[in-house]
Amino acid sequence: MNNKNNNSDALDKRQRIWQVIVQIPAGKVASYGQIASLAGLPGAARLVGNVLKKLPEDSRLPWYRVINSQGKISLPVSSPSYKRQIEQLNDEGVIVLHNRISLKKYRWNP
DNA sequence: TCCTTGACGGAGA
DNA sequence: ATCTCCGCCAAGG
Repeated sequence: MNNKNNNSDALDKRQRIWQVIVQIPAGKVASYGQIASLAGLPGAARLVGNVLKKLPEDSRLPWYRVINSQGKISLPVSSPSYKRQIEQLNDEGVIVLHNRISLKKYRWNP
């Protein structure tokens, strides 16, 4: 009973998170909290961040379409990935000015 | 097993 | 609009 430390459990959650992210259309963005909720894990926004952090460099998952609830990129400005995220978004027509993205225009509404 | 760390979020001040 | 302070949840030391 109440055996919580089941390993396959965490794997299942990771997979559900991937499954939601892969559905974000090009040219749209979603927040960490939004992804968590859609994955059936309300309140687990930080977990989404942890999962993305562990993605391999060559992953085809559109991780760059995930930003924070304030419409900003949650990556250190000094990190290589930060610049990459902006470039990828620009390629899809998402405008990023002063580290700000208009959720009004680009938020994914499934 | 306990403690700390995060690509978070939201309520206050 | 900014900044702090907590709550959340899993991972790693």
